[in-house]
Amino acid sequence: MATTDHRKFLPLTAAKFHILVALTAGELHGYAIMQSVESSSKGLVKIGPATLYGTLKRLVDAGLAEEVARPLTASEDPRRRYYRLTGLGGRVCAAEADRLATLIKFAGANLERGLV
Amino acid sequence: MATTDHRKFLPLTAAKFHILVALTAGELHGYAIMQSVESSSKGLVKIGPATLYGTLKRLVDAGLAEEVARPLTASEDPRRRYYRLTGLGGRVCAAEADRLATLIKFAGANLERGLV
DNA sequence: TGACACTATATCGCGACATGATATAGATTC
DNA sequence: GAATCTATATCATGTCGCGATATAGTGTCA
Repeated sequence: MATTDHRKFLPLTAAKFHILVALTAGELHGYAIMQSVESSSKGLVKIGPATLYGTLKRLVDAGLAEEVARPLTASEDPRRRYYRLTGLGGRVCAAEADRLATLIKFAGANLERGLV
Repeated sequence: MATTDHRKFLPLTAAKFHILVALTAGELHGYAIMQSVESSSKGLVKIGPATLYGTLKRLVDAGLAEEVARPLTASEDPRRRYYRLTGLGGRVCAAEADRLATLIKFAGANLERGLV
């Protein structure tokens, strides 16, 4: 494989991971990402505009996400800019999810038999 | 309940979460935390001294971890300073693990039927 | 019709944070 | 006696998140 080693991107910051996870659902525009993060976390995590657009730019620069050229349909807000995961972005997201799953399992086993 | 709302600590930064998770295994000294993080992540995540002691201090200041007064046994390195989770620290750690588990499940379902 | 909320993107500036480098120092290994 | 390991600590730098603010069109409701 000549693919970039996705491990060097780990661990992801909370904002980066949230945005990548939101994009696993498909192509989304910025505002929809904000809503997705807020609703899928049941209001626990809110990403404001500065975090969203700043982080989104960093993800694009890093090659984890990319803007999608979209033919505008009449009904759609023309301001919208859509983004999607790149192949690398998908692999990084999956690797981070794996990494966290291992960590959670470790913590869960310890917390069960003991403190909490 | 008069307990502090643990949700306001979320989301945790990667370094904080790693250290808290390491401490779910019991009382540990700083150097052991470094080793625990490195070995439990299979070398993927390494926490250097600046990150460790800086973050540890922040965790203690926030009331999520505390230093343990330890009677020194003869065989033990007297430089060691031991830390453990506070009750609040345990709840925050569990809440963060829960939050991430939900996120991972969401991402996993999407990534399965699609890209990767 | 004027005030308010929602959609949508964008940037400034501050503070919090992670981290590489460096320092100290005793113990152990080769 | 040089290197490596154990163990803690701090400085300096740069990244990052995020509140606040701006712009602007659309919708709501009294």
